[in-house]
Amino acid sequence: MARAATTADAFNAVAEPRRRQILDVLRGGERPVGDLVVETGLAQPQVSKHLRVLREVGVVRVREDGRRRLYRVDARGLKPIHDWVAGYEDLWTERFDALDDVLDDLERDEGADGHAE
Amino acid sequence: MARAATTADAFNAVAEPRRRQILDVLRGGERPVGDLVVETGLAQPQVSKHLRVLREVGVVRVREDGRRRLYRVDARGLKPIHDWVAGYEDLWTERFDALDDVLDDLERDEGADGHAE
DNA sequence: TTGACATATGCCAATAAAAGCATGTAACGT
DNA sequence: ACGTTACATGCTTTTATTGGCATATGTCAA
Repeated sequence: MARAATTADAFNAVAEPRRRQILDVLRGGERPVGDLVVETGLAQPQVSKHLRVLREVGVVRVREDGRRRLYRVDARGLKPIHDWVAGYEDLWTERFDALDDVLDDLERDEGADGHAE
Repeated sequence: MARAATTADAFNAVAEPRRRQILDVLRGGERPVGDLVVETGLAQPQVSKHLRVLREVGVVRVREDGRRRLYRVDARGLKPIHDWVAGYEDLWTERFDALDDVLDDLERDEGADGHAE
């Protein structure tokens, strides 16, 4: 089977760098599609499609303004992600780093097995 | 072009529900692959492949223990995600909710355009 | 050394995501 | 009414990802 549908949840929606790019622009406040096209350098149809995905998972909202559509972030849609990573916060906030260093040594003998293929 | 590579960054790695599932098990501490197979109900090769992706983006570490390989979470790999969402925290932590409600009304007239297609 | 156990990899088929480009739809100006 | 602006949608092609299954690699035990 192929990958899970992009529109499934916020995790997938945000996995796309361009969508994060769009969201980062929208952090500055409500913007029409045209602005997003200019600021991201993407083609207009692609921006619209990405916005659709973001809308379907609930991380952005639209508002009609004449012939323009003003998009804005709805951070509530990002909360699932926030909550999920928050569950791992203590694993780096606390003193697990000391243990990490020890384990790094043991792991060291794996040679070129690391994370950079 | 197709989608960005899964192994590109933590965002993509974590977009896969099964990989989140694996990570959630690993939150309980170091575990050999066999345990993960049992606890996730996935096939062993798939678990190994997912672990490889997670390793390559740096969210898990391996340690050799005889013929087993003990995996554990390296939360530092999740930090980029944490930091990114944190940038949107104020958008739901503060009193933007009031504004949201107002905008919800304006948006209402879009009819069946919402995020649930 | 031979075989069982633990894990990683390779290959295949199926799926769908994303870009590109054309086109549809709706609102504004004149 | 007409053309233009603003945005969304449809279709096609390319490419990556995923599961399934077989198999390679490495380790332990007898």
